[in-house]
Amino acid sequence: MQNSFTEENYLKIIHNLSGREDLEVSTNALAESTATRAASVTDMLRKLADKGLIHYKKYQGVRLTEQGQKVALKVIRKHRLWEVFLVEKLGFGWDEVHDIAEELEHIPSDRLVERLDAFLDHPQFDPHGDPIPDAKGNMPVPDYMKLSDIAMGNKALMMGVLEHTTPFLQHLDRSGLTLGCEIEIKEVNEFDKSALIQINNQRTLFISQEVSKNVLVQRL
Amino acid sequence: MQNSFTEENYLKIIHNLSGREDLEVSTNALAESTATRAASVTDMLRKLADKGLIHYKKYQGVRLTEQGQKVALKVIRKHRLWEVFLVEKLGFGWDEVHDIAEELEHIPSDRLVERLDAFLDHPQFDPHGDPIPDAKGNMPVPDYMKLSDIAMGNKALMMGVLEHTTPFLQHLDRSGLTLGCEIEIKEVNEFDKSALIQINNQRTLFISQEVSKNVLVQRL
DNA sequence: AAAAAAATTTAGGCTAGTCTAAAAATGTAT
DNA sequence: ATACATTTTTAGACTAGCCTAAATTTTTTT
Repeated sequence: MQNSFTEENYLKIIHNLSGREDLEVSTNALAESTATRAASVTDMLRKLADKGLIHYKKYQGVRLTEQGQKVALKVIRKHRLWEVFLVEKLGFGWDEVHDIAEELEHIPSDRLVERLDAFLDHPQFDPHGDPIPDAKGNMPVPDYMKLSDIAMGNKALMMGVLEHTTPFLQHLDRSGLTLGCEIEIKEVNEFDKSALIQINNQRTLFISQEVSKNVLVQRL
Repeated sequence: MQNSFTEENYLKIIHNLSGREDLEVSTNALAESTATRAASVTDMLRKLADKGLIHYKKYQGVRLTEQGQKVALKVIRKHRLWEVFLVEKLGFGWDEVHDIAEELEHIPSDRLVERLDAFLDHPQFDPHGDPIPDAKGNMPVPDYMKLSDIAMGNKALMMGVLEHTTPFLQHLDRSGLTLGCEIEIKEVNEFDKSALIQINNQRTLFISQEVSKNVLVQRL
Protein backbone atom coordinates (compact mmCIF):
# COMPACT_ATOMS: atom_id res chain seq x y z
CA MET A 1 0.00 0.00 0.00
CA GLN A 2 1.34 3.39 -1.06
CA ASN A 3 1.43 6.47 1.13
CA SER A 4 0.06 9.71 -0.26
CA PHE A 5 1.99 12.93 -0.70
CA THR A 6 0.17 14.31 2.33
CA GLU A 7 0.80 11.28 4.53
CA GLU A 8 4.50 11.41 3.70
CA ASN A 9 4.58 15.05 4.70
CA TYR A 10 3.01 14.37 8.07
CA LEU A 11 5.49 11.58 8.76
CA LYS A 12 8.43 13.75 7.79
CA ILE A 13 7.23 16.59 9.98
CA ILE A 14 6.54 14.30 12.93
CA HIS A 15 10.09 13.01 12.58
CA ASN A 16 11.55 16.51 12.50
CA LEU A 17 9.50 17.75 15.45
CA SER A 18 10.11 14.76 17.68
CA GLY A 19 13.83 15.37 17.44
CA ARG A 20 16.62 13.02 18.45
CA GLU A 21 14.99 12.18 21.75
CA ASP A 22 11.87 10.90 20.02
CA LEU A 23 9.56 13.18 22.02
CA GLU A 24 5.81 13.07 21.61
CA VAL A 25 4.57 15.57 19.06
CA SER A 26 1.43 17.58 19.81
CA THR A 27 -1.54 18.08 17.53
CA ASN A 28 -1.09 21.83 17.66
CA ALA A 29 2.57 21.67 16.71
CA LEU A 30 1.60 19.60 13.69
CA ALA A 31 -1.17 22.01 12.76
CA GLU A 32 1.37 24.81 12.83
CA SER A 33 3.95 22.94 10.75
CA THR A 34 1.49 21.64 8.18
CA ALA A 35 -0.32 24.97 7.93
CA THR A 36 -3.65 23.28 8.63
CA ARG A 37 -6.07 23.33 11.55
CA ALA A 38 -5.86 21.07 14.56
CA ALA A 39 -9.09 19.32 13.56
CA SER A 40 -7.57 18.32 10.23
CA VAL A 41 -4.51 17.01 11.99
CA THR A 42 -6.61 14.81 14.24
CA ASP A 43 -8.27 13.25 11.18
CA MET A 44 -4.93 12.49 9.61
CA LEU A 45 -3.50 11.08 12.85
CA ARG A 46 -6.31 8.55 13.06
CA LYS A 47 -5.57 7.55 9.51
CA LEU A 48 -1.83 7.19 10.07
CA ALA A 49 -2.47 5.22 13.25
CA ASP A 50 -4.81 2.86 11.37
CA LYS A 51 -2.03 2.27 8.86
CA GLY A 52 0.40 1.46 11.67
CA LEU A 53 2.68 4.38 10.93
CA ILE A 54 2.34 6.20 14.25
CA HIS A 55 1.59 5.47 17.91
CA TYR A 56 -1.42 7.57 18.78
CA LYS A 57 -3.65 7.77 21.82
CA LYS A 58 -6.21 10.52 21.96
CA TYR A 59 -4.97 13.66 23.70
CA GLN A 60 -1.51 12.10 24.24
CA GLY A 61 0.43 13.25 21.19
CA VAL A 62 2.12 10.99 18.63
CA ARG A 63 5.36 9.16 17.95
CA LEU A 64 6.43 7.32 14.81
CA THR A 65 6.35 3.55 14.75
CA GLU A 66 9.31 1.62 13.38
CA GLN A 67 7.39 1.54 10.10
CA GLY A 68 6.62 5.24 10.15
CA GLN A 69 10.23 6.04 10.95
CA LYS A 70 11.30 4.13 7.87
CA VAL A 71 8.96 6.04 5.61
CA ALA A 72 9.97 9.37 7.13
CA LEU A 73 13.67 8.67 6.68
CA LYS A 74 13.11 7.70 3.08
CA VAL A 75 11.40 11.00 2.38
CA ILE A 76 14.16 12.89 4.18
CA ARG A 77 16.79 10.97 2.20
CA LYS A 78 15.12 11.95 -1.04
CA HIS A 79 14.71 15.57 0.01
CA ARG A 80 18.36 15.95 0.89
CA LEU A 81 19.69 14.11 -2.15
CA TRP A 82 17.62 16.31 -4.45
CA GLU A 83 18.95 19.38 -2.65
CA VAL A 84 22.50 18.22 -3.36
CA PHE A 85 21.55 17.72 -6.99
CA LEU A 86 20.01 21.17 -7.28
CA VAL A 87 23.04 22.89 -5.77
CA GLU A 88 25.90 20.76 -7.09
CA LYS A 89 24.61 19.98 -10.57
CA LEU A 90 22.15 22.70 -11.45
CA GLY A 91 23.94 25.56 -9.72
CA PHE A 92 21.14 26.75 -7.44
CA GLY A 93 22.00 28.63 -4.27
CA TRP A 94 21.47 26.89 -0.93
CA ASP A 95 18.75 29.44 -0.21
CA GLU A 96 16.71 28.47 -3.29
CA VAL A 97 16.36 24.72 -3.10
CA HIS A 98 14.08 23.96 -0.17
CA ASP A 99 10.72 24.43 -1.87
CA ILE A 100 11.70 22.54 -5.01
CA ALA A 101 13.06 19.63 -2.98
CA GLU A 102 9.79 19.65 -1.05
CA GLU A 103 8.11 18.54 -4.27
CA LEU A 104 10.80 16.21 -5.57
CA GLU A 105 10.95 14.29 -2.29
CA HIS A 106 7.62 12.64 -3.08
CA ILE A 107 8.58 11.15 -6.44
CA PRO A 108 8.14 7.45 -5.79
CA SER A 109 10.88 5.32 -7.34
CA ASP A 110 13.51 3.48 -5.32
CA ARG A 111 15.62 2.94 -8.41
CA LEU A 112 15.56 6.66 -9.09
CA VAL A 113 16.79 7.50 -5.60
CA GLU A 114 19.59 4.97 -5.71
CA ARG A 115 20.79 6.09 -9.12
CA LEU A 116 20.62 9.72 -8.07
CA ASP A 117 22.65 8.87 -4.98
CA ALA A 118 25.30 7.20 -7.12
CA PHE A 119 25.31 10.07 -9.64
CA LEU A 120 26.03 12.46 -6.78
CA ASP A 121 28.79 10.17 -5.42
CA HIS A 122 26.91 9.14 -2.29
CA PRO A 123 27.00 12.47 -0.48
CA GLN A 124 26.89 12.35 3.33
CA PHE A 125 25.49 15.85 3.88
CA ASP A 126 23.13 18.18 2.06
CA PRO A 127 23.94 21.81 1.19
CA HIS A 128 22.78 22.94 4.65
CA GLY A 129 24.99 20.45 6.46
CA ASP A 130 22.17 18.04 7.32
CA PRO A 131 23.15 14.36 7.24
CA ILE A 132 21.63 12.18 4.49
CA PRO A 133 20.16 8.83 5.61
CA ASP A 134 21.50 5.85 3.65
CA ALA A 135 19.31 3.46 1.67
CA LYS A 136 18.65 1.38 4.79
CA GLY A 137 17.52 4.39 6.79
CA ASN A 138 20.66 4.82 8.87
CA MET A 139 21.43 8.44 9.51
CA PRO A 140 24.63 9.62 11.19
CA VAL A 141 23.84 11.97 14.09
CA PRO A 142 26.61 14.54 14.23
CA ASP A 143 26.66 16.32 17.58
CA TYR A 144 27.22 19.87 16.59
CA MET A 145 26.83 22.81 18.94
CA LYS A 146 25.02 26.04 18.39
CA LEU A 147 27.34 28.94 17.71
CA SER A 148 25.56 30.73 20.56
CA ASP A 149 26.96 28.10 22.97
CA ILE A 150 30.60 28.76 22.11
CA ALA A 151 32.37 30.84 24.70
CA MET A 152 34.25 34.04 24.02
CA GLY A 153 37.77 33.49 22.75
CA ASN A 154 37.10 30.11 21.18
CA LYS A 155 37.21 29.05 17.55
CA ALA A 156 34.83 26.76 15.68
CA LEU A 157 34.04 25.46 12.19
CA MET A 158 30.64 26.17 10.71
CA MET A 159 28.92 22.83 9.97
CA GLY A 160 25.24 23.55 9.44
CA VAL A 161 22.13 25.62 10.08
CA LEU A 162 18.93 25.09 12.04
CA GLU A 163 16.81 27.41 9.93
CA HIS A 164 16.29 26.78 6.22
CA THR A 165 14.35 29.83 5.12
CA THR A 166 15.51 31.89 2.19
CA PRO A 167 15.90 35.16 4.13
CA PHE A 168 18.04 33.57 6.83
CA LEU A 169 20.32 31.82 4.35
CA GLN A 170 20.69 34.94 2.26
CA HIS A 171 21.60 36.85 5.38
CA LEU A 172 24.36 34.32 6.08
CA ASP A 173 25.58 34.69 2.49
CA ARG A 174 25.80 38.44 2.85
CA SER A 175 27.68 38.01 6.13
CA GLY A 176 30.21 35.66 4.57
CA LEU A 177 29.07 32.75 6.75
CA THR A 178 29.28 29.61 4.61
CA LEU A 179 29.64 25.96 5.51
CA GLY A 180 33.20 25.16 6.52
CA CYS A 181 34.28 28.66 7.44
CA GLU A 182 36.25 29.19 10.65
CA ILE A 183 34.66 31.43 13.24
CA GLU A 184 36.36 33.00 16.22
CA ILE A 185 34.27 34.50 18.98
CA LYS A 186 35.90 37.82 19.81
CA GLU A 187 33.29 39.26 22.14
CA VAL A 188 29.86 38.41 23.51
CA ASN A 189 27.58 41.12 24.82
CA GLU A 190 26.00 40.04 28.07
CA PHE A 191 22.69 41.87 27.78
CA ASP A 192 21.54 40.68 24.34
CA LYS A 193 24.03 37.87 23.60
CA SER A 194 24.99 39.49 20.33
CA ALA A 195 28.58 38.74 19.36
CA LEU A 196 31.55 40.07 17.52
CA ILE A 197 33.10 37.29 15.43
CA GLN A 198 35.97 36.93 13.01
CA ILE A 199 35.60 34.76 9.92
CA ASN A 200 38.57 32.85 8.47
CA ASN A 201 40.93 35.20 10.30
CA GLN A 202 39.77 37.99 8.05
CA ARG A 203 36.79 40.24 8.39
CA THR A 204 34.99 40.70 11.68
CA LEU A 205 31.29 41.34 12.10
CA PHE A 206 28.52 41.59 14.65
CA ILE A 207 25.79 38.95 14.71
CA SER A 208 22.64 38.81 16.80
CA GLN A 209 21.74 35.87 19.00
CA GLU A 210 18.95 35.13 16.52
CA VAL A 211 21.68 34.25 14.06
CA SER A 212 24.11 32.50 16.39
CA LYS A 213 21.37 30.28 17.78
CA ASN A 214 20.68 28.98 14.27
CA VAL A 215 24.23 28.26 13.20
CA LEU A 216 25.72 24.84 13.96
CA VAL A 217 29.45 24.51 14.60
CA GLN A 218 32.14 22.12 15.72
CA ARG A 219 34.47 23.49 18.35
CA LEU A 220 38.13 23.62 17.38
CA MET B 1 -3.96 30.42 -10.75
CA GLN B 2 -2.11 27.10 -10.75
CA ASN B 3 -3.19 24.00 -12.67
CA SER B 4 -3.43 20.72 -10.81
CA PHE B 5 -1.49 17.58 -11.60
CA THR B 6 -4.69 16.12 -13.07
CA GLU B 7 -5.52 19.16 -15.17
CA GLU B 8 -2.01 19.17 -16.61
CA ASN B 9 -2.40 15.53 -17.54
CA TYR B 10 -5.63 16.14 -19.39
CA LEU B 11 -4.08 19.02 -21.34
CA LYS B 12 -1.05 16.97 -22.26
CA ILE B 13 -3.19 14.08 -23.43
CA ILE B 14 -5.52 16.32 -25.41
CA HIS B 15 -2.45 17.74 -27.11
CA ASN B 16 -1.10 14.31 -27.94
CA LEU B 17 -4.42 12.98 -29.22
CA SER B 18 -5.29 15.99 -31.35
CA GLY B 19 -2.09 15.41 -33.28
CA ARG B 20 -0.45 17.59 -35.86
CA GLU B 21 -3.69 18.71 -37.48
CA ASP B 22 -5.26 19.87 -34.22
CA LEU B 23 -8.25 17.55 -34.59
CA GLU B 24 -11.09 17.52 -32.09
CA VAL B 25 -10.59 14.97 -29.34
CA SER B 26 -13.53 12.84 -28.21
CA THR B 27 -14.63 12.22 -24.64
CA ASN B 28 -14.22 8.50 -25.10
CA ALA B 29 -10.67 8.82 -26.40
CA LEU B 30 -9.81 10.83 -23.31
CA ALA B 31 -11.48 8.33 -21.02
CA GLU B 32 -9.34 5.64 -22.59
CA SER B 33 -6.10 7.59 -22.30
CA THR B 34 -6.68 8.80 -18.78
CA ALA B 35 -7.91 5.40 -17.61
CA THR B 36 -11.10 6.95 -16.24
CA ARG B 37 -14.75 6.82 -17.25
CA ALA B 38 -16.39 9.08 -19.81
CA ALA B 39 -18.53 10.70 -17.12
CA SER B 40 -15.42 11.76 -15.22
CA VAL B 41 -13.93 13.20 -18.38
CA THR B 42 -17.03 15.31 -18.96
CA ASP B 43 -16.67 16.79 -15.48
CA MET B 44 -13.06 17.72 -16.10
CA LEU B 45 -13.80 19.16 -19.54
CA ARG B 46 -16.31 21.57 -18.07
CA LYS B 47 -13.71 22.61 -15.54
CA LEU B 48 -10.98 23.12 -18.14
CA ALA B 49 -13.39 25.05 -20.36
CA ASP B 50 -14.30 27.32 -17.44
CA LYS B 51 -10.61 28.04 -16.97
CA GLY B 52 -10.25 28.93 -20.64
CA LEU B 53 -7.87 26.09 -21.39
CA ILE B 54 -9.98 24.23 -23.96
CA HIS B 55 -12.71 24.93 -26.51
CA TYR B 56 -15.60 22.72 -25.54
CA LYS B 57 -19.17 22.41 -26.78
CA LYS B 58 -21.26 19.57 -25.47
CA TYR B 59 -21.13 16.47 -27.67
CA GLN B 60 -18.64 18.15 -30.04
CA GLY B 61 -15.27 17.12 -28.68
CA VAL B 62 -12.50 19.45 -27.51
CA ARG B 63 -9.50 21.41 -28.76
CA LEU B 64 -6.90 23.29 -26.77
CA THR B 65 -7.05 27.07 -26.61
CA GLU B 66 -3.89 29.09 -27.14
CA GLN B 67 -3.58 29.12 -23.34
CA GLY B 68 -4.13 25.38 -23.02
CA GLN B 69 -1.61 24.69 -25.75
CA LYS B 70 0.98 26.68 -23.82
CA VAL B 71 0.40 24.69 -20.65
CA ALA B 72 0.47 21.38 -22.53
CA LEU B 73 3.74 22.19 -24.27
CA LYS B 74 5.30 23.17 -20.98
CA VAL B 75 4.40 19.82 -19.48
CA ILE B 76 5.69 18.00 -22.55
CA ARG B 77 8.91 20.00 -22.41
CA LYS B 78 9.43 19.00 -18.81
CA HIS B 79 8.59 15.35 -19.46
CA ARG B 80 11.10 15.07 -22.28
CA LEU B 81 13.88 16.97 -20.53
CA TRP B 82 13.55 14.72 -17.48
CA GLU B 83 13.69 11.68 -19.76
CA VAL B 84 16.96 12.95 -21.20
CA PHE B 85 18.27 13.44 -17.67
CA LEU B 86 17.26 9.97 -16.58
CA VAL B 87 18.92 8.31 -19.57
CA GLU B 88 21.97 10.53 -20.11
CA LYS B 89 22.87 11.30 -16.51
CA LEU B 90 21.44 8.52 -14.40
CA GLY B 91 21.97 5.71 -16.88
CA PHE B 92 18.40 4.43 -17.15
CA GLY B 93 17.35 2.53 -20.27
CA TRP B 94 14.91 4.24 -22.67
CA ASP B 95 12.37 1.61 -21.73
CA GLU B 96 12.44 2.56 -18.01
CA VAL B 97 11.95 6.29 -17.96
CA HIS B 98 8.39 6.96 -19.04
CA ASP B 99 6.63 6.41 -15.72
CA ILE B 100 9.18 8.35 -13.69
CA ALA B 101 9.04 11.28 -16.11
CA GLU B 102 5.27 11.13 -15.83
CA GLU B 103 5.72 12.23 -12.22
CA LEU B 104 8.60 14.65 -12.66
CA GLU B 105 6.81 16.54 -15.43
CA HIS B 106 4.48 18.10 -12.85
CA ILE B 107 7.14 19.64 -10.63
CA PRO B 108 6.31 23.33 -10.88
CA SER B 109 9.37 25.55 -11.15
CA ASP B 110 10.33 27.44 -14.29
CA ARG B 111 13.81 28.07 -12.98
CA LEU B 112 14.25 24.34 -12.41
CA VAL B 113 13.30 23.53 -16.00
CA GLU B 114 15.58 26.13 -17.49
CA ARG B 115 18.54 25.07 -15.38
CA LEU B 116 17.91 21.44 -16.17
CA ASP B 117 17.78 22.30 -19.87
CA ALA B 118 21.13 24.07 -19.61
CA PHE B 119 22.66 21.23 -17.58
CA LEU B 120 21.66 18.82 -20.36
CA ASP B 121 23.09 21.17 -23.03
CA HIS B 122 19.74 22.13 -24.51
CA PRO B 123 18.86 18.80 -26.08
CA GLN B 124 16.59 18.88 -29.15
CA PHE B 125 15.20 15.35 -28.81
CA ASP B 126 14.37 12.98 -26.01
CA PRO B 127 15.62 9.37 -25.80
CA HIS B 128 12.73 8.18 -27.97
CA GLY B 129 13.44 10.72 -30.70
CA ASP B 130 10.57 13.04 -29.75
CA PRO B 131 11.31 16.76 -30.21
CA ILE B 132 11.59 18.92 -27.09
CA PRO B 133 9.68 22.23 -27.13
CA ASP B 134 11.81 25.25 -26.26
CA ALA B 135 11.10 27.59 -23.35
CA LYS B 136 8.71 29.64 -25.49
CA GLY B 137 6.71 26.60 -26.54
CA ASN B 138 8.11 26.21 -30.04
CA MET B 139 8.48 22.61 -31.04
CA PRO B 140 10.18 21.50 -34.28
CA VAL B 141 7.94 19.16 -36.24
CA PRO B 142 10.16 16.63 -37.95
CA ASP B 143 8.29 14.84 -40.73
CA TYR B 144 9.39 11.30 -40.25
CA MET B 145 7.76 8.33 -41.97
CA LYS B 146 6.67 5.08 -40.50
CA LEU B 147 9.02 2.23 -41.29
CA SER B 148 5.97 0.38 -42.64
CA ASP B 149 5.67 3.02 -45.38
CA ILE B 150 9.15 2.46 -46.77
CA ALA B 151 9.15 0.41 -49.96
CA MET B 152 11.16 -2.74 -50.48
CA GLY B 153 14.73 -2.10 -51.48
CA ASN B 154 15.03 1.27 -49.78
CA LYS B 155 17.18 2.34 -46.87
CA ALA B 156 16.26 4.59 -43.95
CA LEU B 157 17.60 5.90 -40.64
CA MET B 158 15.70 5.12 -37.45
CA MET B 159 14.65 8.41 -35.85
CA GLY B 160 11.95 7.62 -33.29
CA VAL B 161 9.10 5.46 -32.07
CA LEU B 162 5.34 5.90 -31.81
CA GLU B 163 4.89 3.55 -28.89
CA HIS B 164 6.59 4.18 -25.53
CA THR B 165 5.71 1.10 -23.55
CA THR B 166 8.39 -0.92 -21.84
CA PRO B 167 7.65 -4.20 -23.67
CA PHE B 168 7.80 -2.57 -27.10
CA LEU B 169 11.05 -0.75 -26.37
CA GLN B 170 12.62 -3.86 -24.90
CA HIS B 171 11.63 -5.76 -27.99
CA LEU B 172 13.41 -3.17 -30.13
CA ASP B 173 16.49 -3.48 -27.92
CA ARG B 174 16.54 -7.24 -28.37
CA SER B 175 16.17 -6.77 -32.11
CA GLY B 176 19.08 -4.34 -32.29
CA LEU B 177 16.83 -1.47 -33.37
CA THR B 178 18.17 1.67 -31.72
CA LEU B 179 17.86 5.34 -32.63
CA GLY B 180 20.17 6.22 -35.50
CA CYS B 181 20.60 2.74 -36.90
CA GLU B 182 20.39 2.22 -40.66
CA ILE B 183 17.64 -0.06 -41.87
CA GLU B 184 17.36 -1.61 -45.31
CA ILE B 185 14.07 -3.17 -46.36
CA LYS B 186 15.00 -6.44 -48.02
CA GLU B 187 11.54 -7.96 -48.44
CA VAL B 188 7.93 -7.21 -47.57
CA ASN B 189 5.37 -9.99 -47.37
CA GLU B 190 2.16 -8.96 -49.07
CA PHE B 191 -0.32 -10.88 -46.91
CA ASP B 192 0.72 -9.66 -43.44
CA LYS B 193 3.11 -6.81 -44.26
CA SER B 194 5.82 -8.40 -42.18
CA ALA B 195 9.27 -7.54 -43.45
CA LEU B 196 12.82 -8.79 -43.67
CA ILE B 197 15.21 -5.99 -42.83
CA GLN B 198 18.95 -5.53 -42.50
CA ILE B 199 20.39 -3.35 -39.74
CA ASN B 200 23.59 -1.36 -40.25
CA ASN B 201 24.52 -3.66 -43.12
CA GLN B 202 24.94 -6.45 -40.63
CA ARG B 203 22.36 -8.79 -39.20
CA THR B 204 19.01 -9.30 -40.87
CA LEU B 205 15.74 -10.04 -39.10
CA PHE B 206 12.00 -10.36 -39.57
CA ILE B 207 9.70 -7.80 -38.04
CA SER B 208 5.91 -7.74 -37.93
CA GLN B 209 3.85 -4.84 -39.18
CA GLU B 210 3.00 -4.14 -35.54
CA VAL B 211 6.62 -3.21 -35.11
CA SER B 212 7.22 -1.42 -38.41
CA LYS B 213 4.13 0.75 -37.93
CA ASN B 214 5.57 2.04 -34.66
CA VAL B 215 9.08 2.85 -35.82
CA LEU B 216 9.76 6.30 -37.28
CA VAL B 217 12.45 6.72 -39.94
CA GLN B 218 13.94 9.17 -42.38
CA ARG B 219 14.38 7.84 -45.87
CA LEU B 220 17.91 7.81 -47.21
C1' DA C 1 -37.00 8.64 -42.07
C1' DA C 2 -37.49 5.64 -38.29
C1' DA C 3 -35.15 2.48 -35.41
C1' DA C 4 -31.09 0.82 -33.35
C1' DA C 5 -26.51 1.63 -31.71
C1' DA C 6 -22.99 4.38 -29.91
C1' DA C 7 -21.30 8.36 -27.61
C1' DT C 8 -21.95 11.76 -24.27
C1' DT C 9 -23.95 14.12 -20.50
C1' DT C 10 -26.62 14.43 -16.14
C1' DA C 11 -27.80 12.95 -11.54
C1' DG C 12 -26.44 11.34 -7.41
C1' DG C 13 -22.74 9.34 -4.57
C1' DC C 14 -18.01 8.19 -2.74
C1' DT C 15 -13.16 9.30 -0.63
C1' DA C 16 -9.24 12.25 0.72
C1' DG C 17 -8.17 16.15 2.83
C1' DT C 18 -9.53 20.25 4.36
C1' DC C 19 -12.61 23.63 7.14
C1' DT C 20 -15.68 25.88 11.27
C1' DA C 21 -18.15 25.47 15.41
C1' DA C 22 -19.08 23.08 19.42
C1' DA C 23 -18.03 19.55 22.87
C1' DA C 24 -14.82 17.13 25.75
C1' DA C 25 -10.47 16.34 27.96
C1' DT C 26 -6.35 18.04 30.04
C1' DG C 27 -3.52 21.42 32.42
C1' DT C 28 -3.04 25.53 35.48
C1' DA C 29 -4.00 28.64 39.05
C1' DT C 30 -5.86 30.13 42.65
C1' DA D 1 -9.81 21.23 44.95
C1' DT D 2 -12.41 23.83 42.11
C1' DA D 3 -12.71 27.04 38.37
C1' DC D 4 -10.59 28.85 34.27
C1' DA D 5 -7.82 28.34 30.14
C1' DT D 6 -5.88 25.61 26.73
C1' DT D 7 -5.64 21.73 23.85
C1' DT D 8 -7.74 18.25 21.39
C1' DT D 9 -11.49 15.78 19.45
C1' DT D 10 -16.13 15.31 17.37
C1' DA D 11 -19.78 16.70 14.26
C1' DG D 12 -21.08 18.33 10.10
C1' DA D 13 -19.85 20.42 5.74
C1' DC D 14 -17.07 21.60 1.50
C1' DT D 15 -14.09 20.67 -3.03
C1' DA D 16 -11.54 17.83 -6.37
C1' DG D 17 -11.70 13.95 -8.82
C1' DC D 18 -13.57 9.85 -9.43
C1' DC D 19 -17.62 6.31 -9.88
C1' DT D 20 -22.40 3.92 -11.63
C1' DA D 21 -26.82 4.22 -13.58
C1' DA D 22 -29.97 6.60 -16.24
C1' DA D 23 -31.14 10.08 -19.63
C1' DT D 24 -30.07 12.44 -23.77
C1' DT D 25 -27.88 13.48 -28.13
C1' DT D 26 -25.56 12.03 -32.22
C1' DT D 27 -24.48 8.60 -35.60
C1' DT D 28 -25.38 4.59 -38.21
C1' DT D 29 -28.21 1.27 -40.25
C1' DT D 30 -32.11 -0.41 -42.39
